[in-house]
Amino acid sequence: MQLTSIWRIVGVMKHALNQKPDYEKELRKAGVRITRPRRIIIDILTSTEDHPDAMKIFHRAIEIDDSISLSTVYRTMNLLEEMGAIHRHAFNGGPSRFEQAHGEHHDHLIDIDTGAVVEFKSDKIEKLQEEIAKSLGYDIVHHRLELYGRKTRHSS
Amino acid sequence: MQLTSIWRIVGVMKHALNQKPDYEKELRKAGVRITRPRRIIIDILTSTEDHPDAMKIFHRAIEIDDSISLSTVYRTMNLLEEMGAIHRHAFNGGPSRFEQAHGEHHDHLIDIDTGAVVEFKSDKIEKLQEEIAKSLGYDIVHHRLELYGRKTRHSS
DNA sequence: ACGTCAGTTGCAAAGATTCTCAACTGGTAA
DNA sequence: TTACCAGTTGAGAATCTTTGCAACTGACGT
Repeated sequence: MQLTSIWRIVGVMKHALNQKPDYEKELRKAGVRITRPRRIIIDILTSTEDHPDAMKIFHRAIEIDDSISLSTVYRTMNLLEEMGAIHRHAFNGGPSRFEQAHGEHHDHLIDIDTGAVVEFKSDKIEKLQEEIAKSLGYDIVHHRLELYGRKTRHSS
Repeated sequence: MQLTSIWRIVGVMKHALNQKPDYEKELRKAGVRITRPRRIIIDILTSTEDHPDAMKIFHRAIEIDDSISLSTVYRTMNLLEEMGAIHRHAFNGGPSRFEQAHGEHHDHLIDIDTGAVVEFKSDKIEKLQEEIAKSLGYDIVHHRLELYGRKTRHSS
């Protein structure tokens, strides 16, 4: 078998390579202050396996420090998203949910029936994106690719 | 010249081919009812060049029929988005803004400095997406690809 | 044309997210 | 270590978006 897979599932590796990236250093380098609320929120994000929404993160946060406000959670999520440290998902009207972007970039396939998220990565697609952007006179800073799908129904 | 371009700009054609697609027929075919509010909202979207937010659409709508409610605007935007008839853009926190998806599907390149949006389409990427989804056991219902970039700085 | 009924609507209320602003606090330089 | 100040925070108001529900209305069959 000598096939170059055009994608590979990244999600399943999540647990395996449990290498929490050092966000603090990264952020500080980018000129962002590491405050107590931010440290707590980042910790919550790096130590969870699910995709919590702002309210859930808020509740987990006030268990550690009950002075943290919901505004700060929202502000921090926006900050981290811009920094590329987390990804935001918005399913059918519901509140946005977040997940850390464990180091490597990846794209998402969202099950429109269950909201389940499969992470994958395709170097071919990334390369095509680069080409397109270049032809248009742009450098890509970051991108978002989300496939919304439904489990294939095997003709029953 | 015999190159198969992997993409083409769709946005610049916007004005040229001023062919309002027949959304009513499309929607009806998809089992969606064409009600008075929906007809009015669709008319507003197909006859504007800008990217209005829900409130702006609402105001334009009640000038035609002052019984239309804001909820209906939002509901209709969600409906049309799911149908792929419009695109939603959310710039830095502000309210979502919409634009019609002049018939053909296309992706977006967003200038992170100016907010300008270039529309493009790549059949190759679409094809790769199909393949990936299939391998994962899914059928794609719709997708979103957004490249965020910055104008290439020519070494000056 | 007419009745039927699931899909839609308007309204009000709830939920989600951003904003304003005075008080506070990391990081830096002396 | 201390003082300083731009960046950050908490609290609550403001804004944006979704929802629940009773009334309404397209689309289809007769």
